[in-house]
Amino acid sequence: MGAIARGLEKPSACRYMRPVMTEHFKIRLPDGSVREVAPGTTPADVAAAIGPGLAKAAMAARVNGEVRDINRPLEGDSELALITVRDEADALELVRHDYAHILAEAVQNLFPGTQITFGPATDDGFYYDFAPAPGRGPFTDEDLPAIEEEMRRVIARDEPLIREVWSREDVRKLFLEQGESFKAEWVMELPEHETITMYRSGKWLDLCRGPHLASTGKVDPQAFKLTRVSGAYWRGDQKNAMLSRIYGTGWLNRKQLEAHLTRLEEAAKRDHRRIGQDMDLFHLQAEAHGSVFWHPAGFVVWRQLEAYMRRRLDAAGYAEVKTPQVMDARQWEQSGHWGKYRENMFVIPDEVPNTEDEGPIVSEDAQWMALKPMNCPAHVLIFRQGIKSYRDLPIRLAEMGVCHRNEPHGALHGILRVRQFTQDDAHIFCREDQIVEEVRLFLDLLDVVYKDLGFPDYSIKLALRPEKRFGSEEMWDWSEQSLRDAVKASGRDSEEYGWEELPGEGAFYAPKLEFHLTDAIGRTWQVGTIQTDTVLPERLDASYVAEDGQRHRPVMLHRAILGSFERFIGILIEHHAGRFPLWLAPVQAVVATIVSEADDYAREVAARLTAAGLRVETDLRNEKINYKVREHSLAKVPNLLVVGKREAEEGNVALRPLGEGARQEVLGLDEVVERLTKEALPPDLRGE
RNA sequence: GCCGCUUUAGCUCAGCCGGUAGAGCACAUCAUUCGUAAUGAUGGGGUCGGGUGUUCGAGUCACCCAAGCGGCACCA
Repeated sequence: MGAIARGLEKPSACRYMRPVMTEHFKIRLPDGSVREVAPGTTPADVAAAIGPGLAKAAMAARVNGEVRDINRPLEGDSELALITVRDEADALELVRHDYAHILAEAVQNLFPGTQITFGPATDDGFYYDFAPAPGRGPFTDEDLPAIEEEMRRVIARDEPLIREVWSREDVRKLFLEQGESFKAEWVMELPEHETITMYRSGKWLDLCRGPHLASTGKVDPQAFKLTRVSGAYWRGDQKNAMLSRIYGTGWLNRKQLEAHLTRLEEAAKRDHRRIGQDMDLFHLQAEAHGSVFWHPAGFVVWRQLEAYMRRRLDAAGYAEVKTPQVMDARQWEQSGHWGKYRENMFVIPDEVPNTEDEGPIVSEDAQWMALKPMNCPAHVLIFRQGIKSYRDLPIRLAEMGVCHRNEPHGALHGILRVRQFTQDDAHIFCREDQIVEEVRLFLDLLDVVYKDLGFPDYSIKLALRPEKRFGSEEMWDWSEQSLRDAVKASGRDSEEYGWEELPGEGAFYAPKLEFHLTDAIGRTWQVGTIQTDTVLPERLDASYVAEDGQRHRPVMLHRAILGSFERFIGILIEHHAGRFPLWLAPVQAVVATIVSEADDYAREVAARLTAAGLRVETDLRNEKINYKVREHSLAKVPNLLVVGKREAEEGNVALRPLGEGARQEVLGLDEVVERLTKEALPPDLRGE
């Protein structure tokens, strides 16, 4: 978009298609009132007729449900609602789109020869993708201040943003003349029936569907900030050219922008990588990049979580198994993973290298083995041992399975996306008529687990068949419907659960339900999943004997609740900002002394708590109590037990829970032991 | 994998135009026994991610590699 229309100051296309009509239109407003207006009337005119305040405040209009420019004439009888800053979602979308437009204009002003492509609004702002001018590399952070400045100049010029209807050919011609090959390519691919519009601000033109505010000066020059640059593929496809993307955050006013920047800072403080280091939970290093070194404190959290999951799975009728880490590559060929994911598998030769030989370590006829990237085939192999009757089903095989996937390096991210991870995996082998019930049982289990772990809010999505897939259309119709039915049967196909279907997002062998958690600061994380798979049982020849005495294929439900322990613990860290609930906390209490005379008593307190099963440390250092309080507070220890001379003499403990607003209480030792022991119970063991 | 950036003491970071490294915290030692978010003094510690090159001389310039960060693409 955004070519400067040299020699095309007066486009041949008329600006608006004004219907030839003399009769007045009926305009119905949100309050139910109806106004009659003459043809050519714009929403801005209507706003002005209602009152000067509204005329000033109106940013755009919702006409028959569609958001349109405030100055675009009404075309017939309409439902009209004027959009002001009070309609925050619409208003933000509009200003962000304007910021993107202004960004593109500013970049072309500063860097002639830069091609423009796309620039939409995002959740917190906007971006625009550019193809840098020949001979100039991608944009860098250092370019941003100058671009911001130019954007403010564009805003200050306050050029009207004028919508013009163009013909496809004229647009293409113009962009080709301007050397805008991306835009020229794009306009030819817009749907046949679509009205093609250009937006003009001064001399600058951009192919854009709109809508926009009335002029570039309608956005707040102090309410945006360019945040970063990045590469992005043209039209999101790896095979295409890499464009240079500039991101910004944009708001209605400066206050909102500042609040947003503060939120970002707060979110950064929760970063699991930072907290992981501060709390000495784990570390990562280049020698095993993408794999986690769990430190003692971090592994306490892991063990608590794992023990909790085991209890829940045991109670839900799962049988836990453990399967090989390395299997013959032929097994992965048969499952279909070799063909699709070989590049991302860790492959090793099944022969002992001859170290005395200087030649190649792996001979040409070596057999190949691979580290398991997933547990499913191994579980099918367990299922296949012995003959299974329909009476045995469902069989639920669970495994805390350690998997390896050689992920693209750019995908790795702290402990949230790693190359070695441990799934809370399970496969349910069942008959077709058991699916709905099994999925329902799973949904109930998952619901309890998420609530126990502090995530009462989660949403459910159904990922439908992808482009590249195994199995017949009938199979996909059937398995998608089975998941749909199951969610419906559980009553969770509602807005409360953010229920929606995602075309093309399924796995190559099965559709999947996805479960997305919402964390303490509103971010969402996909963790759990359940998939209805008939492909793998077929490929790996799993069968059971049915009532008719014949062999039948079981359906295999792949399911996970946490996804992986690594990722889930990362999410827990960010969700709680490191302040784990007591049952998960690495150290549950520190006994800190005020004077060394209390040392013996502090040891006694710690011993009592340890004997009661709590994770306790003592701090007998010769430091001021202020220092100790500060240090253990920063270390996010949930309970500080302060003992001085007084407590030692009276057999009491000053209990100081972590967190502002929490008051200190002086209690008897027995009472402290009893209270903390009770509070430290995992959620499934509380007799509530 | 792609684009950009980063990589200096355990941690966070400073080192301008190339002349053989500096702060705060942490750590150690000593003094202090002080009632709820940092007691003081002294001291030890790095050859600057790895490699190659340019140069009389490189943390500082160039190139290659690796990892990390922000995105894109990917995510069985």
